[in-house]
Amino acid sequence: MDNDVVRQAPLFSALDDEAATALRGSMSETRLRRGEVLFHEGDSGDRLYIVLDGKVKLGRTSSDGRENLLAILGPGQMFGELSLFDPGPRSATVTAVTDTSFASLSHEDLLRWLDGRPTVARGLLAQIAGRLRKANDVNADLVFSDVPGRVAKALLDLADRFGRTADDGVHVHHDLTQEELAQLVGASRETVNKALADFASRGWLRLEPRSVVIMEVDRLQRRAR
Amino acid sequence: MDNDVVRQAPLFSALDDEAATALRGSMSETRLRRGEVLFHEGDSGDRLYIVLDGKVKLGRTSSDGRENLLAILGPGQMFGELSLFDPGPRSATVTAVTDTSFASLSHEDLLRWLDGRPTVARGLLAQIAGRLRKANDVNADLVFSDVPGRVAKALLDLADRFGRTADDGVHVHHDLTQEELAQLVGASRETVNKALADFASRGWLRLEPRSVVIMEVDRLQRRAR
DNA sequence: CCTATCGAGTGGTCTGGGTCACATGCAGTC
DNA sequence: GACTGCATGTGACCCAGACCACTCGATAGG
Repeated sequence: MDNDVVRQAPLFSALDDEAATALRGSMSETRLRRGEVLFHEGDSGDRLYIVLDGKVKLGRTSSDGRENLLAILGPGQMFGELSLFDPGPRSATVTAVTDTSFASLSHEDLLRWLDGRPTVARGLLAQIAGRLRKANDVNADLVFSDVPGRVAKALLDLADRFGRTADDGVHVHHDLTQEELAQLVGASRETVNKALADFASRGWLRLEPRSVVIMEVDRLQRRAR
Repeated sequence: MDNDVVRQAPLFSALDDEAATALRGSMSETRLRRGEVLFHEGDSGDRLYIVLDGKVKLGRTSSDGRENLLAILGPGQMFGELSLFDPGPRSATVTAVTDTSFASLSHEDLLRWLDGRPTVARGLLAQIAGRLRKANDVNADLVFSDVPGRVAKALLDLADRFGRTADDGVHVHHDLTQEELAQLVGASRETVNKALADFASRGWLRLEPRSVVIMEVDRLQRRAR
């Protein structure tokens, strides 16, 4: 298993070598191919996962069948914590957006682990608190921003986490269809498409299949706020 | 200080008498009158608060001055955890909705406290995880539900936490103006007013100043989903 | 190579709900 | 009691964005 990526997870960044080795022992590895589902909303389960490689989407389905995405997670990010500490069924469906591999840890192992290591426990708290803060931000955006603004913000967030800067701009291979991007910002596919087309026509970015090249980051930033 | 209410907070429910007494020693008490602000979004601060009596609103202001409310909190509920674990300025403004009293604890004291008590740490985690889950639910509602639906859901939530069942229905003294209720569900005051008027005309509830009497809970529930 | 399928791109229509503009109904306070 | 604000009702108007109906490529099976 890729020890480095586990260490890179904010949660475990403070581990010394001994601890990292011990941790690796109790973790197991899983792989999924694009489109496969790790678990469904409503399933029971109490494993914590860390993305080693690839990308996943966390999604929910409303009673009438429409979907929305809570987050896109990449290497080093974890999920599944909700069912750990707020006992209950899984609150979202996790689907691989690209071929993906995970490390996972059972609730039990994690708790045993946490006991002697207050630093890690604090890290976990920080992680979840950060997520909560972000969820609150998304709420505010849904109320205050229009669709183009939310699209701009989503692109900048993806660029931050998955972007590679080149001389012609920031290349962001988000691996999402426009449909998925629309679900992420809470809008229809058509409206998102039009927003993207508008940005492209202004020369702020270039559209490529499942990726974009952002050429004018500051313009997008201004549009996002 | 009101020891019972502190104990009643989910966070500290598992404390034995010795621990509760020790805790009380490091907590201090604050009072606010309706409309007064405890702290503003952007302030620095690292105290954790627990509402002893009364109600507060957690709100944010967008760049163009409009407001939205993240939550209404009553006795036994805590806030301020975000700035504790995700270091940074306060992410919301806290305002008293009624005359309110709080117990508070400094970051330092809390951490010292947590160290020897993994149970409490786990409780804290559970608390924040629950909040995160709720924030995600709100997100989904903003995307999928219409305003009347969100109003219905908000009323049911308030009824759950502040309602008193009488023979003519559930009396909910939410203490909110319709303006505040509107900010809570992310809609305009006028639209919320019309939704309420509609519910009232159907006989589902009765409107009273700063409170409602819900007469047909199940109708509202159906409208909320 | 020929279809099916799926993603992307675009115009046209319709509506939920925001904004504006009022009216009414109250507390306080002078 | 008259005057000033704040909270609450309600209609008229308008627009962002959902929904619908297509077209056009690209990829994939047969």
